[in-house]
Amino acid sequence: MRNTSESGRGYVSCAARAGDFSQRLSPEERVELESLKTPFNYPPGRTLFVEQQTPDNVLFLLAGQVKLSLNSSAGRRVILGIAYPGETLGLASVLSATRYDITAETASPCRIATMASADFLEFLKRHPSAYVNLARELCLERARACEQVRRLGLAVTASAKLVWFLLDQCAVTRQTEGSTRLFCGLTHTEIGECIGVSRETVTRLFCDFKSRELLESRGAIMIISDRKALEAYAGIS
Amino acid sequence: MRNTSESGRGYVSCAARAGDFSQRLSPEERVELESLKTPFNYPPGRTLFVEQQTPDNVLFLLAGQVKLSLNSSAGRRVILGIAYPGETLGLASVLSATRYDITAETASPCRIATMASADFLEFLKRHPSAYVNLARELCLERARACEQVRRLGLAVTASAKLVWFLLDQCAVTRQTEGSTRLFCGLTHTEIGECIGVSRETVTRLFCDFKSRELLESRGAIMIISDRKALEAYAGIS
DNA sequence: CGCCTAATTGACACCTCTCAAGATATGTGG
DNA sequence: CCACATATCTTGAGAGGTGTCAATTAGGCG
Repeated sequence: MRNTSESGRGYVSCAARAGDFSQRLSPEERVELESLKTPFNYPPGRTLFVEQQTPDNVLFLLAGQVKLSLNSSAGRRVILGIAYPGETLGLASVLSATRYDITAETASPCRIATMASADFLEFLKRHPSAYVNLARELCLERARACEQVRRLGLAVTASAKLVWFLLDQCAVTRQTEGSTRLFCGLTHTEIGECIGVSRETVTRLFCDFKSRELLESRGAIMIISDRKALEAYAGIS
Repeated sequence: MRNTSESGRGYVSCAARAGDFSQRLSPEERVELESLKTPFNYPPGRTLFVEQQTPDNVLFLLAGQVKLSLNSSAGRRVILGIAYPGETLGLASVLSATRYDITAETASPCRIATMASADFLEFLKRHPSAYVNLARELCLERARACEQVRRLGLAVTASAKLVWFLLDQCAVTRQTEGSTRLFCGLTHTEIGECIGVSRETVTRLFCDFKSRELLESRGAIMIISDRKALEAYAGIS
């Protein structure tokens, strides 16, 4: 029932999660774009930027995964999603010249290229063809936020939220004929923050699913033998 | 603590909620853009498009207000927000050639101009300067979704969500020195759908706020005499 | 081996939903 | 002006889900 990735690529395709910003650029433009970038390596758990901070750079995620989250001053947190290689971080804030409205933190060892906001905007002005990539990235950010609203707002119970989350993860990883296997490198705490539920509830639900043989887990790898059954149990139609 | 509109306009400003798509276009381009539009009038409560539908047109909201929502097949609904004149509806879906991931419905008598997706994309290709407007609209859509995630995910209790919602509404309407007055044309049902809470809970909270003299209401007009007190009562720091 | 983080499990309180009934508005037609 | 219909708001009672607190276990790493 939810919005799934379309097979037909459009003018600006959001389907490619790992969209490179240098797509559809001429070789000369790519060289120029690269010359403005400065690559860095980051360890896991490194904060790249936080909410309310003024954006100075555009970040290009070359390798690794970045956790995108919203934080309240009360210490509560919601994970918006995970950014993958090819994505651009903080684009919307740089573009609209507003402060960051999200927090970004490396979830694994990352390689990230930074580009000064001014340089980026200048490049954009000189090469409007890059706007296509920009629009794609913005569409991706928008879709991610919408999807999160869906998870948080449309799912009634905690089990529905968790199942929804797991099935979304399936889309990222691969699935075979009979059973679906997915890799989830997040802790229960992080999963809880993804779906707006406490850590303990996540644990309880996983145990519940396992005891009902709806889910198997071997470390970070989970196997869903019967998606339909899992959906039905969570009350997702 | 939350992201507020910045005073300094950026390259692509999201601050102007009523951003017209013909901004920064040459007079000739505006004429061409207008020639592709067909304006219509709609009564309140009219569905413009629904999730999973394939987008054929870009919609320009000229007058009135449009309710943007996410719906589950179980009948549950979350209101993402309200679109105001100047906004473009369904832009991201047209651009990425994916099905609509939201539902749009007129909340008041509306005047809306439609433009065939193909015409829009063609115009965009011929006039890349329009991409600036496009990026602004996408930023707005993204920010709206993020804000909703914040409301649904970061606010713990129902009262926090409601107060948060009310204070957001204040940003849209005006506020005087001492007391804040806001106009809310939504029913309790709709407010509940905005913040992910049942209709009855909204009623109860309003009664509670009134009895504690944190809120006054005269029909659709509400007056908040002491914002700080209201925030404190809801547990927002 | 000891430390630390993460996961597990239980008990209990409480918030919110659901269901149900009634009150209050607003609009329509006679 | 009244009777009626519809929509919205109000209020109560009960049940269930989930958060919080707390104690215990498991697993990773120096």
